[in-house]
Amino acid sequence: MIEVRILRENRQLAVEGLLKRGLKSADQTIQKILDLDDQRKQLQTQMDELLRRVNETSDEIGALYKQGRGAEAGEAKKMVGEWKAEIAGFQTTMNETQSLLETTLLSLPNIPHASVPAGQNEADNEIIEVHDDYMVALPEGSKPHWELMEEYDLVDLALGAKITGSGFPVYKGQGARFQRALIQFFLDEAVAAGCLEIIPPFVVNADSARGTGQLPDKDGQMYYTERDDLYLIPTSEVPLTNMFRGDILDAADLPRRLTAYSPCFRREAGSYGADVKGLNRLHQFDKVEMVVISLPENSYDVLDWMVNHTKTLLQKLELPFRILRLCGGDLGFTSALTYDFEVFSVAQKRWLEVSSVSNFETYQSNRLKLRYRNSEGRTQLLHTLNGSVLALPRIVAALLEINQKEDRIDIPEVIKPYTGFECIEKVD
RNA sequence: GGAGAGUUGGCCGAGUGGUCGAAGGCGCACGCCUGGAAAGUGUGUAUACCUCUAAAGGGUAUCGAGGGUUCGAAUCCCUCACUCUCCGCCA
Repeated sequence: MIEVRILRENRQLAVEGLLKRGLKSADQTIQKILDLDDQRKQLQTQMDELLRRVNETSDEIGALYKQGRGAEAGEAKKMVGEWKAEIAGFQTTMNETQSLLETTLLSLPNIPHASVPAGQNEADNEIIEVHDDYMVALPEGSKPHWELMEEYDLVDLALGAKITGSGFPVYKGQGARFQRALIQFFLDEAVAAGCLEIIPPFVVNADSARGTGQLPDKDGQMYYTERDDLYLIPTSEVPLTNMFRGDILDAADLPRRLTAYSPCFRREAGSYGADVKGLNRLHQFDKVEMVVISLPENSYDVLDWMVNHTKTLLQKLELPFRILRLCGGDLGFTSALTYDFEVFSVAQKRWLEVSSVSNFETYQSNRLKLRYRNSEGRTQLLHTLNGSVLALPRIVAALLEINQKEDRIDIPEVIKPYTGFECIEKVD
């Protein structure tokens, strides 16, 4: 949720920024928001005045009774009654105005950062770095990861479909161990970089889902347990960021850097065919996430730091990858600036997104009411950032494909201490 | 799942209809005292919104959340959430 203050003070910049998302009606929407906000203020003033009179008169009534002047008190009561009816009217209008204001604000996505290129979709994303040091051309007869998974009995999608449904894989044997090793490696790297490791709840309440912006706009994409009114997390960003909901942090304690592994649950029914084959797209997948709460003035340095961290991970895994700066049209609703990391799937011959690193500026913290006290002693909204470090399935897919040999699949050097085996071999 | 007890400011804790945004204590900040510190002592110490503004000030709301009774609610009533204790169940 954008701060009204920003819209008021930097209206032109906001309109220009939102235009990069292809949002042409932004100026009208902003006008509506400012009008509603003005209306809200006016109502507040009038209502407060009435409430003041009620409070004052109530005190007087008490005093009159003590003095035994019941008749006068009765008169005063009548007046209060009238005011109260008036207040009730104001209250109704106020509530309507407030909720309309909020709905309108929620309909507005975050204002893109100055560096975000205009554009409609992923084709317009800006490729800012390509790391092809580890790019290889696979020999004839090489296989895509879904064939390798089956051949080496690492991941069983059919079995998952039997137990749960499609998109819920079963990892087995060396496949399970490999997955766990990668998770462990990613967590260790994040902790070494200064993050506090967290194991959060994997199910959250509606307040949390709202806090990070999954509600109301991504309602249909989350699994929901009606009986208890809880949501399965689509990413650990949700519980991690909501740890700070409503908090006023001490500037000296910032930045707060957190990391967590969690399974992620997503209902999203995507496209069909090769796009969703194998591990490309799943309803349940594993991810290690990083969340940072930062002072506003430092948040873009933090973003660079996070990008650098992710870059290092991919280099250590010896994968070919590239970094994209998302264009306005592809940018997530709540993000001001997002870098996507894509690894190259050498067998599928296409890029797969494995990480998304974003700065939300105050968009999330405004809804979370996550603040700090500045040097003047005033509370001010903080910036929130998060990024995947990394999402597992596509990393696994890319690693299996690029490291396949005739009779085995090699394990990246840095992962060997975690797997305890040097390569994946066929089991009889 | 059953029974009972609770939820007050950063923390502890008083407060059963008006003078309560809330005693007292702790903590914290600043000052005095001191060569310096401790002790002592004084002052201050919530959040949001509105108004005003150079600053200060003023108003409104908030005592778990929401609703109700009342001229007036931290205090009475209802609903919900959470915490604790005991019992049950369980990894």
